[in-house]
Amino acid sequence: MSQNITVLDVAREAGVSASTVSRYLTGVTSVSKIKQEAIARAIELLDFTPNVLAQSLKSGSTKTIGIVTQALESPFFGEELKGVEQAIAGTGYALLIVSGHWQAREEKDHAELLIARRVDGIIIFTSTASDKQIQSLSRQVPMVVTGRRMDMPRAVGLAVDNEQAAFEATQYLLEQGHRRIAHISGRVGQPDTEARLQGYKRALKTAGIKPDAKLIAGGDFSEAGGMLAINQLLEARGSFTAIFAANDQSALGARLGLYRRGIRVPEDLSLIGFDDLLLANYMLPPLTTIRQPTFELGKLAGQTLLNMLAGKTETVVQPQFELVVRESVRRA
Amino acid sequence: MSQNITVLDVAREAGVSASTVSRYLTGVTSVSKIKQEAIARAIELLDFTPNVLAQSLKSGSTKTIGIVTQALESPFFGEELKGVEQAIAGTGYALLIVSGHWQAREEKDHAELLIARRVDGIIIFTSTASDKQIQSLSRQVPMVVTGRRMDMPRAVGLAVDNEQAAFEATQYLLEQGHRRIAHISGRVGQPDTEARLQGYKRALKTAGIKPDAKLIAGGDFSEAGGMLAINQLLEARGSFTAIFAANDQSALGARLGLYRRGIRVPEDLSLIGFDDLLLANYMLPPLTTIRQPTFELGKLAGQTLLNMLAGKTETVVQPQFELVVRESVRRA
DNA sequence: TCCGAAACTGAAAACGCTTTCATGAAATCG
DNA sequence: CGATTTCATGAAAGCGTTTTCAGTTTCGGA
Repeated sequence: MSQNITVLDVAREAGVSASTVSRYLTGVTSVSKIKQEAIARAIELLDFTPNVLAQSLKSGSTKTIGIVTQALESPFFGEELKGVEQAIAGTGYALLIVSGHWQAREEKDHAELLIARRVDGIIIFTSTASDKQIQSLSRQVPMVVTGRRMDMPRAVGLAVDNEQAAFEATQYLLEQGHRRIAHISGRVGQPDTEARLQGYKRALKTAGIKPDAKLIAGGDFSEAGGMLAINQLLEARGSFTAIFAANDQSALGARLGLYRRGIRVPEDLSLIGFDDLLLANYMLPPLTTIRQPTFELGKLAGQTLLNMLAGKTETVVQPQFELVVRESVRRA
Repeated sequence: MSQNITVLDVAREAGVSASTVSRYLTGVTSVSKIKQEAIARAIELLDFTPNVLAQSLKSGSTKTIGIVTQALESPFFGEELKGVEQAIAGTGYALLIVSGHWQAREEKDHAELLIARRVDGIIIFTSTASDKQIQSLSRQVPMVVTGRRMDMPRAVGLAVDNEQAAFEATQYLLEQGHRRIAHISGRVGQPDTEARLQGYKRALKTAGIKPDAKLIAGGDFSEAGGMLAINQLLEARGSFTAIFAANDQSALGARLGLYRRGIRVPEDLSLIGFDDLLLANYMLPPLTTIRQPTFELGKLAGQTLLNMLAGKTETVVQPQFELVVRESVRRA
């Protein structure tokens, strides 16, 4: 374990001053050929790496982006994370990642922790905070949030049009002749949960069908929640021929609940999800779902933040959803 | 956007010296009641947060743990990540996360990037590097790797006994009367892939069965790989009544491949996985598998590293696997 | 041959904190 | 009551960089 070697050691070894070494490193001013070589040799010899902390202290920028996710183990957020990772690849930025565990309080505390660590910007996946709170945080550091739309100088929100997407999912079921359509909703209080519920209702109303409270079960975006919702739905004894689940994970849970009761998909019941996780492809049968470009969403979030940090003010493009027809829906 | 307020501003406001403010913050020496209050008031008034960079520069410790995962979107690594997160919760440490994308080269580069950022320690999930390389890195910073076993002062490896686990998985199939058992292997070159393959073979040999190359298909721990492996297995025209997949994700892919061909599980074919991901529970039918305590593995990795950083040298306890019987295996 | 511009360089200050070091005041002790 | 600890504090040094500032050379042009 060599002690820390500094720019001063290099300078001594190369027979120049520390300033010159620094200039060599940053490349901001020209350094004579002969000294360049001496410095390069010294760096090589001493195996010197500049201390990023000192650099950051001086420059004020840590080249670090803070990420607040809600669940580190979630395949959905994982995909978003991967998108951000790709966006920042090769830029010298790194990711400091924390989880809010779907708790507004924890999300806020952890975001502030990121700020205390002087991250250059923050991305929040599906924030549980209000627009106001996000705006308030954005006074300290530029922010990007996913799962809702928003467009302010220092705080932008990126999301598909959840309401419209849910509308089209429900409408697709209606087009297939379903009239009694149940909904497994998302985590209560989240804007996207609410938007999807509204889209579902609007589609029904547009088709002249009155939404039935017995056909709406509370979920929480999790597999277990989806399974519980099936119980709730069946116990309420409202008959239905199709289910629109607020996300694929709920759909997966629901699928098991149905399997347990011997209800076949799609022969007895049609099922449609939301997100298009990788696993939607591997469900039995493969799940028809609304594709949310999750990876691209993360990538877009990363790029948008990078732009903000670079002072570029390009207009944000919002991601688009898409219906992916597989095999879990059948004509009624 | 207030300019940076420093300990000196606080000192001025409170009518004390910067040293005293620092002492108040660190609590290392006693400060008189009266000044404590004055400082507290000043901090409140100015909304002061100490600059972590300056602290780190001084102390040499960043209170940051670097994590190298192989795939940010993986449910397996996600669960491990969650474990680490829990282990460090409340300790003041934060996580700098990078991905090696299963590339030895990239893993090494990114690990060095973490070192350059002066992380206090590194955890690698399922490292693609050799023991030697890990040992070499550990000279610069304490390391914990998962997915293999290892016990050195500054580098410890944490894993279930993969060979024995695979042995028992295969043996379970044998006990159920299966004689022709196929194997979908993991990513080539990984130590755990190799260990699981060896355990599979040993179980067969112990039962007096000669391993058959036609019954071993190459996978890569992914869903797509599992599906491809099914094609490979069926095209090789070796008959078999059960499959041992190197992980649950492969099993999920295999399950879809079988579904496509109208092969029922477990009626026509038994299937056993490895890991016990959440989704194993939600497969149709729920998957019998070897449970690897993934979350605990991450947690253990976090705790072990924390111990190393604190200079405690407790003997490492290795995690244990367990057979979880669900519904994907039937007597032959 | 002289002059201003350009190229190159070192000393020193600054980033914001912690930690000796030194010192005066207060508390303890025989 | 005088001598010794202990307590509380400020000044200053230091963590490892980058960035003025202030030259010194070097060079092209007149």
